[in-house]
Amino acid sequence: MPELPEVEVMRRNIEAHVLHAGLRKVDVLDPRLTTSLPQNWENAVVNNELSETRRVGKYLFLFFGKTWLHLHFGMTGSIVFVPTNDHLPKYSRLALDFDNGLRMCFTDPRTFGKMDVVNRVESFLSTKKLGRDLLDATEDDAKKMFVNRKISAKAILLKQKEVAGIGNWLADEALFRQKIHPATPGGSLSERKAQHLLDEAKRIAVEAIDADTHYGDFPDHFFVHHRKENNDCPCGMGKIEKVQLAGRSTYFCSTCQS
DNA sequence: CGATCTGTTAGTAG
DNA sequence: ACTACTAACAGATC
Repeated sequence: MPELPEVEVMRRNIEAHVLHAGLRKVDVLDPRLTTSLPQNWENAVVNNELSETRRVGKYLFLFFGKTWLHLHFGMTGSIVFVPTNDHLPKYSRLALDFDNGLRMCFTDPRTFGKMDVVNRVESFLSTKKLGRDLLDATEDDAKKMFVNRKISAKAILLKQKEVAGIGNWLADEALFRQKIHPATPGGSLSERKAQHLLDEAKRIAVEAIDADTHYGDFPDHFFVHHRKENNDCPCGMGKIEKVQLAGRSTYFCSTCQS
């Protein structure tokens, strides 16, 4: 489910299927998705071609000539392509019909996903106060986000206002690989350690994208393969423990991570 | 049946 | 004004 790597893979998949295709028809299948949109918002996108896509953190933007369609996938949102007259996939909330015979469906069983139309991506990002995308994060970002902070390193990694795109499994993965206990207060990490941590998160994101975010295809060294309570840690010395941090289940090995 | 889940945000308290 | 924590959103899965 959608953290930065998953959203990036969806973005690439969308480009592969419908970049420069014309949008012919919009079907809103779950009206809750569009309650806060302007009246007749469809007119701003229909009969235009999808000319550009962007992703910042977990947010996806599709440009239809006049305006951007913004999608956020929540916990269970996804994009599925089917032939235009095929059955809709289960949990479809929105369907976009393109003139190349493909229908792009936004599926979302838990319905935490969101959609909006925006004129400028930059103003959307500043309203949200979203941090820089993880893949573009700098050493300076790493220094600033952890320094003088009392909250846990895990909580800081999850803050989209610091760096955008890290979710629960990616945060656990980076902390495990850098041997940092997830509850470590951000401010007690050295500048160097903070930079290594953010750099690790970036590398993980790239590796996950390269594997098309199919977890089974992730390299063996990925912590995600062991990320379950009471599993043996690959270090051979400890068991994986589970705690709640920042309201999220957090898995780690207290032997490796201190 | 009850607990859990890879996200965000309104509300609350400090 | 900012920081940090919680509940809520909803349904499949174990």
